[in-house]
Amino acid sequence: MDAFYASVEQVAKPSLAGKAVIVGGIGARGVVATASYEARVFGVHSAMSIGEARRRCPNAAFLSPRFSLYRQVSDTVMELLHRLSPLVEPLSLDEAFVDLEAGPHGGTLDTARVTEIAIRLRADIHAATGLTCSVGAATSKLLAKIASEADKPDGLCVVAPGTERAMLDPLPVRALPGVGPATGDVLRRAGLDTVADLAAVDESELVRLLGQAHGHGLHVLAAGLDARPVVADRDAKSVSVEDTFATDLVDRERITRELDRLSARCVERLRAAGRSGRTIVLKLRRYDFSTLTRSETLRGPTDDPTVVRETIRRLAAQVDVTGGVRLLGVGVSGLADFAQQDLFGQAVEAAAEPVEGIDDEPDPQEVRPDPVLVSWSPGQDVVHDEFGPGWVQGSGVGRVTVRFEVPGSKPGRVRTFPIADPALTAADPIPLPAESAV
DNA sequence: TCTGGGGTCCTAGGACCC
DNA sequence: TCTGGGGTCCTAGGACCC
Repeated sequence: MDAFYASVEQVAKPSLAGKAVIVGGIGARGVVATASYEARVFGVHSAMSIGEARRRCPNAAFLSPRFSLYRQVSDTVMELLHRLSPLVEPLSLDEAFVDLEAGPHGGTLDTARVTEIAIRLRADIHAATGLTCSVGAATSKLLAKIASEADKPDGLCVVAPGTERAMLDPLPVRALPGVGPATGDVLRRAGLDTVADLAAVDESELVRLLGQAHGHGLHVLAAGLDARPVVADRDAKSVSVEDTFATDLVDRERITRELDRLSARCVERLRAAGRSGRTIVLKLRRYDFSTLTRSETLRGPTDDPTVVRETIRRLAAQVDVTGGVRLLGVGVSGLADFAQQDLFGQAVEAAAEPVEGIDDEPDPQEVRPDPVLVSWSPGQDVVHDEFGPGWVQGSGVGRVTVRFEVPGSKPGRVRTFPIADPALTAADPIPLPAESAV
């Protein structure tokens, strides 16, 4: 999907169509998750700090992400992909591989047929969501992925069999998945700039530069020999949650309290997935951005909130937090299916049971992390008793500004209210309008 | 207004076992 | 009494991806 989060917001909020939209963490330490193409013109891109994005594009709409809505839209798109093949491998909410050979069009695929299928798919996705996407089709995952990026946004690129080398050769090494900043530097220093350069060098040379696995993997990819299968329904191998705090935490008690909350959230997610895990991981980032993890592997898998919380407390007691802590995280890995560990009946019961320590949290005001002390976040859905549904455009100095529009409506009007106006309440996202039944 | 959050995979050293 | 050769598991860190 093209600029997925930002594009969803543009469709959901009619006044933002064609405008610069930046979705990300709107706190002191936020970064850009997605910038619309209108904002990218100003040099705004993913992972940039929100402060820098504001300097570059001050007139953009800055919005907090609404993941529940993105998940809904993602489900709609993935459902359309499943009509093409049972073998769909999602990489994230907005990207997936589809093995067309395994689907109903399997036996009949030539370049023309694949092009037709891709055109239909793009039209169906647009009709169902109002969004554009970029499709790449080829004889391997590597080439399909590269093709999907070749023509962005709103692109379609089908790599005819036999033309793979011509497509790959001129690309910079950084275009290959798995070649990031560090690997890119190593290769550049070795005089290897393009995929053709990589393909021309001995495998032993790449292994010497990058280690066994990476060296071998890149040698194979650069040669265009990618036989990796599309794998559907991969089980998650870990579950984790983390928070970056608006200001560094210095107080041990506060750190413990936040870790208790994170432990409870992590277990909640673990249980919702019907899983349990053996290894409990504490993550901590200090004031100077140095990051460490401490882990402990239990005798058997657990999804017990008390066990996770006490393990995390034990691990935290061993680390020096002098100078302050900007991020805390809690993770569980070494996952097992809960049902394999316990009787089926117990698993069902446990999944339905609310996680201990959530319901009886004291004073919700007090346990909130400071990033959300603002009661209204930009982009948030609200309903006003008199003016109906809308979204928060901004809030500050005791006031909140709301634009009253919904998906499919005309661009709406703006009104400002006192921040605690009782007529104004938070609401759930309204689904995107489907143009027609698909 | 320096640097999010959720993941995956790999490496390397030490413990431990046969 | 001067030192094997596997193998697996655990821990910590780092690169990378979206």
